[in-house]
Amino acid sequence: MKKKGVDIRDVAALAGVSVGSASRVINGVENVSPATREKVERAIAVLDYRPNHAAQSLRSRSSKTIGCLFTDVTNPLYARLFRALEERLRAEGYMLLLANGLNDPQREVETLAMFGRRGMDGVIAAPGNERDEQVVAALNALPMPVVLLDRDMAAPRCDALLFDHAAGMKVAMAHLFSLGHRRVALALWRATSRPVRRRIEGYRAAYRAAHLTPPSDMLVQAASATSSVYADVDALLRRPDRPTAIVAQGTYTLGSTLRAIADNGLRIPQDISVITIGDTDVARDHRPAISLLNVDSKQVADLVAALLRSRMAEAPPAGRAEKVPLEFTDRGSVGPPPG
Amino acid sequence: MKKKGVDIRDVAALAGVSVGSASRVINGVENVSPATREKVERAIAVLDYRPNHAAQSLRSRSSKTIGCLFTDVTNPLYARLFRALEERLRAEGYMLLLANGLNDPQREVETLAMFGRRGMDGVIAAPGNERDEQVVAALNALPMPVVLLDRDMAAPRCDALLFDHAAGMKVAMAHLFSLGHRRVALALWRATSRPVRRRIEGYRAAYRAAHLTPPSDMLVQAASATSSVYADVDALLRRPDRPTAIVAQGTYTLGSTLRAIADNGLRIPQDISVITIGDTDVARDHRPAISLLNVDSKQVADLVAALLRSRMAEAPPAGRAEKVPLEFTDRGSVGPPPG
DNA sequence: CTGAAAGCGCTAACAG
DNA sequence: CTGTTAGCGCTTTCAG
Repeated sequence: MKKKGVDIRDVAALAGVSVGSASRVINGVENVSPATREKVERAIAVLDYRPNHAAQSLRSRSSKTIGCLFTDVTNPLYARLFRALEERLRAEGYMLLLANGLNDPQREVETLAMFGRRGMDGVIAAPGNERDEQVVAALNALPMPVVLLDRDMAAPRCDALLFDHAAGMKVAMAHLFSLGHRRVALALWRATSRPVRRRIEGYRAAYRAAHLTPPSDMLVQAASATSSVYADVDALLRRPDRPTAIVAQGTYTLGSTLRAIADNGLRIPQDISVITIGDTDVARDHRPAISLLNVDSKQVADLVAALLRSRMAEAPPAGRAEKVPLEFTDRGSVGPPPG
Repeated sequence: MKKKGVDIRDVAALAGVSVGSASRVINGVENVSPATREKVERAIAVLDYRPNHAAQSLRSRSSKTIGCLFTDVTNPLYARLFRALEERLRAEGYMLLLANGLNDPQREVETLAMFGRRGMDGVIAAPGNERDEQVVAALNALPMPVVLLDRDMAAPRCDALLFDHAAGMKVAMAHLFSLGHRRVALALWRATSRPVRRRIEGYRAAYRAAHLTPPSDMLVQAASATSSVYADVDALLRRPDRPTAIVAQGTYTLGSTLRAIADNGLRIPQDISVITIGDTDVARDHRPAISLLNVDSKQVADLVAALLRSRMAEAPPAGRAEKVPLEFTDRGSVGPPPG
């Protein structure tokens, strides 16, 4: 009695061909006569044969799997990126291993090592800390193509997909300036990560581009991604020369900013304009909905897939960096300054 | 020159033992002398040897991988569950393959088939449609342990972890009744999925338990998870016998409910009490924060892991079903009815 | 406790 | 175009 598995030899036997031929039709190789192909396909159907993936990987040295290391899927940005990446890569026959880094370098190092051992065909990573030496080393030690997501890291063997925060910020600021705003506040969290750094750069550059001096007292930084900026924004709003517009990133920063605005009796956009960064439920659900700056996940997925694919095909060129724009979407929370 | 891989034979050779012994220490098997163990460990360190996962899987018939099929990671509930599951299972050496079902049965069937072929050690699934025959068949065809997450499906070979929506709803309703509320509205989306069905059941049962007749005109159902219930809730609030409390599920339903309440000039909780289902940003960010009913992801992860583990160890008993409670958290959006 | 040997199921040369 | 034949790198009997 047949215990469990029907294997490729059973298929070949039933089809009356060699295992080599069976393998060829399974893998859709060209050089197969229609007759052979048909016989094998019939046998596969009759036996309900499913190839053993471990054996395929071992022999072909390709796992058809991509490893994803993100800071935290609970962050809507990563959840959406994951969904887009899955969509894109499953079309090419890949499945995705997902792991959360949770800003824990040791955990990230271990995860990357497992990706290595498990023979991922590619790795997509957004580690929490860009400067951690161990993480950088783990990344450089991976033998397969790696794409870094919006991180500036000293990993020459990796390609990178960078979000163009600075340019996006300049577009948003230019829009505000053109409406007449001069005092624009920026609220984000205190971090040294690329996204935050680049946004501050873009904010300052926008002022300079408009021949204005970047204000040094309109930058508010929360202690962490889940901290409030209520007190600081509130203080800003009580000043006689309060900002007429504010750019606030993420869920918690934006939430506390909106509360401070409401508590000061200010209306959006009549009294103050608001722009947020990233497509969050809080922004979409506010009335008026908050205008925003964000990347198109599908575009990100396409670019990441392209980077991975080209590395898998050719010999590794130098670590390339591709840029993806931040797009501005007006939803009605922006208007001219009051007065 | 050594092309690429250092394999277990290199390790055995350097250690001066047989590959069998090397394998034993790598797998932490008991019967190994300390001397042998040490020699092998040293060789592993010297050669920087990492076992080839595909070969291990092929030979040992265990991939140390769990497949997760969720409707959509973009839903914070699933994102949080995934994180908790990863946390729990990585401690036992597993990695997780994640796939979104997106309410597409064909996609779900394909994903489950791939999980089968890839020899997952276990599968955790929350398909979009509980009645789809193909999906049920695909689930029953899997040879490995499967845990269904909060789904009522005719899949006798699977275990299930069910969220006790009905009991949770009864607790919340009893709380409202005890404060004096009699007219409680329920806003959710139109769906035949288990969560929605059970919530409605619990809602009605709570009324009966309080010796009251469940009102038939206080149930509002959005067309989909991302539709608004604004108009219906607004109409309800304008009635002379408007509800004094409302239970609203999820991000969009809750968001539109809160807007309708605000637009009618009602204060929470003085004029109306609000309870939500599921821990969303919109609920946490509102002032007052909205009291809620939800499952503890860590508890879910522990129970799922236990179910999987017991199935992996013993011969499959009949498909078991474990229940996990919904917990009520008061955040200040509930009070006595007005008047 | 350890070594030798037999494959796990499949693909990739290589001859024909 | 097809069959034969080696292994991929590892775990697991089975003897000793």
